Amino acid sequence: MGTSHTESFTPEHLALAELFKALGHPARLAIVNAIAAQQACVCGEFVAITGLSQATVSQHLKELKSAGIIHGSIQGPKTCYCLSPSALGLLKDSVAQLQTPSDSCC
Amino acid sequence: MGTSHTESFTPEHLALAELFKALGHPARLAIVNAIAAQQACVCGEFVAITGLSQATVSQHLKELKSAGIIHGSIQGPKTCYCLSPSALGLLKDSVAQLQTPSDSCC
DNA sequence: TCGGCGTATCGTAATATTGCAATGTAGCAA
DNA sequence: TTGCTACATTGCAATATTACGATACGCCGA
Repeated sequence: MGTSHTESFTPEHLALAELFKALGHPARLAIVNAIAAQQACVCGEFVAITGLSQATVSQHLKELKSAGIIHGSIQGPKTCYCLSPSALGLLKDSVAQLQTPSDSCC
Repeated sequence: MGTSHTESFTPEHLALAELFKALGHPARLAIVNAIAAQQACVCGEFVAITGLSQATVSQHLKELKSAGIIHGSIQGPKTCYCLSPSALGLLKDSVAQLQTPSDSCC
């Protein structure tokens, strides 16, 4: 992708963009929604929900984890994933900030 | 990217993922924040803010527009961009839905 | 200890994204 | 008309993402 240009932006924008990018894929959105709705918790269930292969789901889980949106705890042979309230709080705040305070110039 | 697999997901997840993906880049986040803060409105100002070339900024604006997050109105020689409240509302609702209703299984 | 189950990781192929220079298009002033 | 300003599009090249099969790893039960 050309040159990554990451040095031109504020750390806040970079961190926040990571969060948004992690949610910017329907499979990951489905995973996160399933966790939020308490419909699923472990990798095998996400495979059934998304219809993707286990390897792909595991990769998506890894991305969500590295973005800080979820964190997994190994419970015996399974790994249980749950949401990170702090990341969701950040997202919520930033979206709230975007709400147009008044009507803009156009 | 492998095969796109878009048929496996719900339309809501697909549409929402488009919104999140559009915000999942620091340059686009900076643009949207600048509009929200009423610091900038036209392409030339975004070029100054992001430090990217005019062509690249125009491309990012196009993506934000096609995602429905902003819409531009041509005003003489300039094009003024502003946020779409409906898209922001969608984002806000979906983020609110993700907030953990209670503590989960792990 | 040996399988088997559930996940994670590796390697690889197909495709998407990012960025910029060059060029095109549209409005306005002289 | 001519030239200028502001923006959009096109055409690459470099890089990132997505997906999957194959395989490795870790934890149990027999």
